[in-house]
Amino acid sequence: MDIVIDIEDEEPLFSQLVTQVKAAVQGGKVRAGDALPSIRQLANDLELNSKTVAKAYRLLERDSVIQTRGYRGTFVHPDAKANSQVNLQGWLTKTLAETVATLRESGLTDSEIRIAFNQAMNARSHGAAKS
Amino acid sequence: MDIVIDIEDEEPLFSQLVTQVKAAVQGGKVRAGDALPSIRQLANDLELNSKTVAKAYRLLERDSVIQTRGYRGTFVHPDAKANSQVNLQGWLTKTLAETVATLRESGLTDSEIRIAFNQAMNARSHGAAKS
DNA sequence: ATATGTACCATGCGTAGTGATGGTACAACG
DNA sequence: CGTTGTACCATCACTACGCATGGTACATAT
Repeated sequence: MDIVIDIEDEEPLFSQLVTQVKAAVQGGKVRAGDALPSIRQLANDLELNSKTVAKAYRLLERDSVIQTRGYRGTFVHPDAKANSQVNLQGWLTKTLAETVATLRESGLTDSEIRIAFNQAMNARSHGAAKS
Repeated sequence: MDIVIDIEDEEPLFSQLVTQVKAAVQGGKVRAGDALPSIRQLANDLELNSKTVAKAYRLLERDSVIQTRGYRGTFVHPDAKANSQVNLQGWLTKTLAETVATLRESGLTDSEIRIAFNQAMNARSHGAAKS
């Protein structure tokens, strides 16, 4: 895995990392079960903050591209190749684009939509804390 | 129509105006066809900026609570009473709450959702500009 | 002339979110 | 002990947006 981070790039650093790991998986450069460098190790190599790398790893694990085995390190997920192609982001974009379009068509102002969106985001009400 | 604006109130000034006009309509204090004070007039009376009043009027007209007859002034819409009860805002809130809930359930981060939302808002692509 | 709604230009202030940085600490493995 | 992932604390710069303000100008009606 040759990961190259470009600070000049407008794409956020953690995002570049995510993208490149997924690319490495899809390109067959790393395979299921392969060990990945530790967070601190990679942070050191790339001259990044460990929190930045951790953020990338967190996202990669959420997408089931990698697997963190606690104290044993991080490995490529068994279904990494398939999962790295899942376009969660694409679905996100599409969903929101449609919703926004619908709202706009009703005559609602962008301001109003933004405010309501922020309210929806700040309103705790998902499956988090419950008895 | 006795409109009272409270600068201390956390509710935005233009919003207070909108609310109170709708209340006046629903309370029967003003009726269809009644003339409303001009933007500048009202701005002067309430010691508000004319742009602030104009903003309120713009929203009220969008909701078909009032009607601007160009140079002749502003009047209460024929269906003002009914239209002032339409809860566009409520629908907005509900729609976005549902959408956000769905997205969150998929594991998406609030950050990701916010970013995608902003992209959706900044992406011009509805039925607006066309040749 | 005066007043109407509206459009454009602009500013300031406050808030909030993102990205990235840093330090410290923990439990559990080798 | 050293390392693992992770969680908590914190800071800073940058950007974007909302609200409200101000000025100027326009075509059109009375």
